[in-house]
Amino acid sequence: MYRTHTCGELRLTNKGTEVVLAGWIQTVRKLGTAITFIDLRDRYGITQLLIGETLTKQLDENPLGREFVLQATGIVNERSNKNANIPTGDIEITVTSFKILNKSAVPPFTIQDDTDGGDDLRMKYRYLDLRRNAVKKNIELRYAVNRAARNYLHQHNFMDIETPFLIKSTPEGARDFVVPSRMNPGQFYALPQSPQTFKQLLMVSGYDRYYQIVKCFRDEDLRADRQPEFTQIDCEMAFVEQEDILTMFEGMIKSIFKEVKGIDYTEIVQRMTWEDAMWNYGNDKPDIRFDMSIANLLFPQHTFPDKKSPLELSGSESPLRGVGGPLDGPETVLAIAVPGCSEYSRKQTDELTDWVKRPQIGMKGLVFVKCNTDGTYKSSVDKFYSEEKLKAIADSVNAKAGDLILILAGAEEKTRKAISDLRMEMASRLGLRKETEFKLLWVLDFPLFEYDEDGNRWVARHHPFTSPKPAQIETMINNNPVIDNAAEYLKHPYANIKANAYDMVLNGNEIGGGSIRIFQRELQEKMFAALGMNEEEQLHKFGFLLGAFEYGAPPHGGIAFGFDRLCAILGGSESIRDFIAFPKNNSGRDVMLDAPATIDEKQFEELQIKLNLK
RNA sequence: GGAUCGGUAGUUCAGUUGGUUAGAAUGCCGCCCUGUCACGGCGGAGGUCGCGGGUUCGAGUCCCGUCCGGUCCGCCA
Repeated sequence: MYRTHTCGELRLTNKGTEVVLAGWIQTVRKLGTAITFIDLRDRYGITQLLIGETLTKQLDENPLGREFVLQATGIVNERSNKNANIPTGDIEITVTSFKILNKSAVPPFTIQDDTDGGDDLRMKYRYLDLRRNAVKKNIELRYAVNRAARNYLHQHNFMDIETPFLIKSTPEGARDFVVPSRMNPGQFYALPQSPQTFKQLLMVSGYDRYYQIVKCFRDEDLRADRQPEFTQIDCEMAFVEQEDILTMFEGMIKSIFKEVKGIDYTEIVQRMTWEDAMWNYGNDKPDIRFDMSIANLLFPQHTFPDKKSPLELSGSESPLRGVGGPLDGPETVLAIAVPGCSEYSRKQTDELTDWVKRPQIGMKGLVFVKCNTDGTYKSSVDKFYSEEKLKAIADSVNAKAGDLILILAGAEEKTRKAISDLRMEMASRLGLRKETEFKLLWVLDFPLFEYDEDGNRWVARHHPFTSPKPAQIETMINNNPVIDNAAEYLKHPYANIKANAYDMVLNGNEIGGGSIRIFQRELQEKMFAALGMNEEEQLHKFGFLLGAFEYGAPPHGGIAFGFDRLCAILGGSESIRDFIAFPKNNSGRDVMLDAPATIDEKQFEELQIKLNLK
């Protein structure tokens, strides 16, 4: 027997008992020739070992080092000097004998909460990094989220059904990872970007509530919150409408909050249409922990022909029309009121201007209006605008005295993205994005189609299995999807078709998305056709699905949650890497394995593949 | 595909307008230390300044190229 207890469980109540512990040496503190303290660490905690005079002498011949694996036998005793910082701080083990189970080389970084190791080094020695408390608690949190999701779904009659990883490549959507087939030379499997079609087939098969916590693969460039292989909580239900899905999965997230964080999320989950999200927040995943909503100072807007500028002014009458410099003749003018920042110095506003001029944002400049606490206004465009006009702007942004209004102008999409980024940046600076506060939001009624200018065709905004709103099915079936050019696409009836699709947003992050699916062959064929697939291609790529729809496909819909991202947010982190045991770096490399790597010549021969590197 | 920041001791970093022998902290090694818990004290070792080229009397520092890493844009139905 290697141990009787773990390093985290012994307390004063165990006083006097003989125990055997095994673990890793965190630190050795040798005080003179007669006394040595060792902090012994395992998954459960740290326990102090006391080595007396006789054994301390033995250490001269067999010195102990950090990360040695040690087995120690001894008696639990009360400490004379207690350590209130650790749960086992009241006791120590007076060691009667010990055995080095394995030595350790000096680790390249310290295995501590505040490690001195950089990211690169930690990834290379990930097995050491995972020993650290800070990483361990993330991995534990991940397992807790996993358990909570499974418990909830199991209670609601969902079945975990595995779907294959070696499937067929489809050109829609993200780039596929491909796997050559030895037995079928010249042919390739693709790894699934999601189990989408399989879960729909399971609905046809009558497994009316399916889930899977499953790896998905996408061969696209990475970010702090994007990995080439990532995990989804993938769910599908038959005989449901959108409302059923929303209710079911609000329940799941609340249940996860409760089980993992102990949070009772009792408030009603807010809902917002995609159009309102874009109009008021500039993006489709608004962070609603704070307001700072966007005002459109100029009309018209291409994308929202029905919306009215708060100033109710046509383009030529806009107070910011005709201003020299960055605001001259802009396509759109957007503003936010930043609370309590009217006292910003010249240096601070200059710094903000530089911030929006960064290539990633790419704006030409920033106009600001300070709403002074005495009711006066001071702006960067004073020479063009009277106090009255500035007040009109302030009113339209709902600015209060003490606020700083920030205004961006330019091409519509770019400006909307920029003001959205600026809004988030200002919120971060003002501490309005508290990682301990959680706000859920459903974004609904996404457009079904987007126009792809490069391909001169429609693309599915969510995916090609998404159903349009029932009232718009006719519009879709009765109209020819052909468009001539980009200028025409906003006028095409397809541009107004809304999808039965929904995203769940948590603190400005899309944590889940799904839709009610198409389950009629005719409509699915129309959808494929709209995406530019002729009949032959449809049968080649999705014949199995179209065929399945002929045999009693039930109405169905589902949702998939980004498991890694959800864990990261619940753990209060921006990066998902620390919530994955063995993540890949920015270039998609596993620096520990040094993968990807070349393969043997023999393997190429078996696959009948020749490299043609450029 | 593009932008941007970084690469100096095992590690995390500093290094001035280009100028003596490239520093600090921590880790490591040695000696000392009987209640430490970020133990303490004294001493020591440890560097091809990512790599290649260029400018210069002289390059960690300036220029060009390249590799690696971080972040972002494009991309990610």
